Amino acid sequence: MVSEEDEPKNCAVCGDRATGYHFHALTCEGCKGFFRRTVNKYPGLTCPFAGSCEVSRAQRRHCPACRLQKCLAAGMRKDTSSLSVHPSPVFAHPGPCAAFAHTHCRHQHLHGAANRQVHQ
Amino acid sequence: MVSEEDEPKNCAVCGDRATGYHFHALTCEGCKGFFRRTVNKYPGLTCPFAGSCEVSRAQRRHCPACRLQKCLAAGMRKDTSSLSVHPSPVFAHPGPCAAFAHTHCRHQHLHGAANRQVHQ
DNA sequence: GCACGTTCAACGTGTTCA
DNA sequence: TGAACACGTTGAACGTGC
Repeated sequence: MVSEEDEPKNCAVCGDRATGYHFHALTCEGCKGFFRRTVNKYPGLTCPFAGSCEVSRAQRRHCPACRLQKCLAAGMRKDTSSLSVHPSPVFAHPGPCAAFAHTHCRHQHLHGAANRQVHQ
Repeated sequence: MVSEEDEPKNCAVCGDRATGYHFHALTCEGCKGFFRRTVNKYPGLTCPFAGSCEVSRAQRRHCPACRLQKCLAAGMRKDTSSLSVHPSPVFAHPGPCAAFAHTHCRHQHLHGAANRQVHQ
């Protein structure tokens, strides 16, 4: 039987293997990272061609504009609809604290990671 | 068909479906967990904006400060009178940064990413 | 049975490296 | 550019006490 694991696990943007829901869309790691970087840096990106470039696994690098377009078309969005842009979702202190923790912290990191099948 | 609309089963904080009374207010699971975590960890949380952020089901994650504010406004509180199970909560609330900084340790590269059984 | 605390997978974000 | 890692919050499921 064709199990459910390979069927609905395709990236909504390029068709690559999706790793989960990122920014409200089922996407791969590549499109997740691309969207995160691009949507802030180049919101007004325009396609030098017809604006209908193919966005497949192999072609996705060729036209960032159309890729971003398809990301948005797939429903990807930063969750900042009504509020102005939050620099960080939590305490708005992305700088010193994170840096400090990163440099000086040794976390035990004892995640049990038991098999717990939850439906979400 | 159950008349769900007549039942006032909405979270007093975010309007999501409430699961019962938690900390003296009718709230959802999310706000219950949020309040329990936050009221101990970051009692001095402040909103980086005007302090009047929307706290709805969709927006509740964006501003913990305003969410906590609304939790308190809804009447949520830790009842330490009869449930003083905690030996000593160790507050001192010097700010969220110190909470991380006082860990003061060294980074350790552990492969925390175990095989996670994604079942979705 | 309800309320509380705990657990942990899912997810967002920053960083690093090839 | 993208895979992997690090670290945090979130919230549903779960166990427990009253």
